[in-house]
Amino acid sequence: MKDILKSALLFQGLTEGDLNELHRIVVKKSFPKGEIVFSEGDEGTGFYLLKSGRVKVFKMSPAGKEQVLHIITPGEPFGEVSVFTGKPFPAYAETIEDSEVLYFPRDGFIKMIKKRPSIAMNMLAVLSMRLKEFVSTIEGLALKEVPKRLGAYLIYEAEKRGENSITLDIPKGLLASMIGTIPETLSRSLSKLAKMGYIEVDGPKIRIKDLEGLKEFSS
Amino acid sequence: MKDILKSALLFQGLTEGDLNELHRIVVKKSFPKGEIVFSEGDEGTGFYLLKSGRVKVFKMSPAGKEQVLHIITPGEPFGEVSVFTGKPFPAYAETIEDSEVLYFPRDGFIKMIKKRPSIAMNMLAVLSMRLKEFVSTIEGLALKEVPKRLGAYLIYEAEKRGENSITLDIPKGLLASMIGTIPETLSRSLSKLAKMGYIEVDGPKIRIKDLEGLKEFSS
DNA sequence: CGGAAGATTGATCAGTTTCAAGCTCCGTGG
DNA sequence: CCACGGAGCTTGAAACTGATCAATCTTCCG
Repeated sequence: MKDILKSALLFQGLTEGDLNELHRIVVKKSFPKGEIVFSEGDEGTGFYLLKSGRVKVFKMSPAGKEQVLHIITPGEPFGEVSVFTGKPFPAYAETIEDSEVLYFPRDGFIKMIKKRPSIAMNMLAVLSMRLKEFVSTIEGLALKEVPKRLGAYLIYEAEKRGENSITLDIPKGLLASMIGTIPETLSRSLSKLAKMGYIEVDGPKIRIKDLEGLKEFSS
Repeated sequence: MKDILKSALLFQGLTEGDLNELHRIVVKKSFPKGEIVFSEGDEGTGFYLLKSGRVKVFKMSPAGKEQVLHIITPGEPFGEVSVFTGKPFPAYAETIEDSEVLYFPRDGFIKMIKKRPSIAMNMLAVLSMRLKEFVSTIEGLALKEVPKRLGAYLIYEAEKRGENSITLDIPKGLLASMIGTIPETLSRSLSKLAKMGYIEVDGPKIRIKDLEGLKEFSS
């Protein structure tokens, strides 16, 4: 279990001894796929770090439509905002695979920060990156149509993986809710990008045929 | 000038000596109304704290439509994200009134944080609140129509001011871009809320006639 | 092999933007 | 002091984008 602490961005720069200390305040929990980790409005008495599996953090409309804010991958923290605002969780978190999470109770964690301020610096970096992502999300939702948002997402994923071919590791319905739309519209948008010659779609495999063109289109 | 440091959330809990030290690393700048403080893509070598006036932080689409992310009021920091990600500013900042800002160069500020970790804790609180706001913004854009977003905004403002009557201190066009729409649609939405009996509009003065009803409608 | 969940396609509809015109308010200059 | 002009705001009609509803197709496990 200490490997995940050691490899997490949040705890870079800590000594072996610090990690042991952290290890002592942590509670490990396991969730099967499809389980709620916390709900919007729940009191936030600590935060989580994903050890294995995957977790979606999302908002839900009264009508039941979901907007995914973030897909958490191993090593990433989630639910941290409540620790620092003292307010309830502002969104839902649900596993989309069998997952193991580490729970950090607020008090122990705050004490640890006081002792090792570099954790605070790391946390500031994590929150800042998240803010930057949210800014992109807001920009997309407010200023761009679905095909452009989809294009931007594909470019982002392709560059992250360093390939021009993406194999979706999430259902398309989830991708739809990540870019703020519904499966039908996503399907149509994929066809549209394909018809325009930017991509090639084969089930969950998407190949970018014209990266420059797609960038131009999605900007 | 020290009063603004003393009253800023970010620097709560510091001693007089600490504030003096901060004071030494700060550069004061003045901007007339309508001036760009920084642009998207600019290298972020530090961040700003608003001393007086008001600043809008926004994204712009290629077509020129703006999405306001935040209206900064005195005492609030802006442009902090770049300090912790090391990346360029992800948005524009422009004064909407004659303004005075304090500029904190990154290096000096980082040194100060190391010396007084409570600044880091305060900064974490600030960023967390901002994340929470962004989550609401994303939720609104993705999940709600304009009249509901407008309703939610009005409720938020009314509760912040502790009154059921709001006098807009920004042009309606700016409000439109804050809730992710354009002036025409905002105008129609105000009429709609008025016709439904939730509010009463008289120029820049908006009175909430039925708070409960509006809350219900906007949820 | 059968069935359920996910994905696609078509037709329709609602909400929002766009384009265009008119209105109101207010500061400026004659 | 009043008329002018411009910015901001409002209103109407048309065009567009995306959501909804419904049907069909595919996939892939049990």
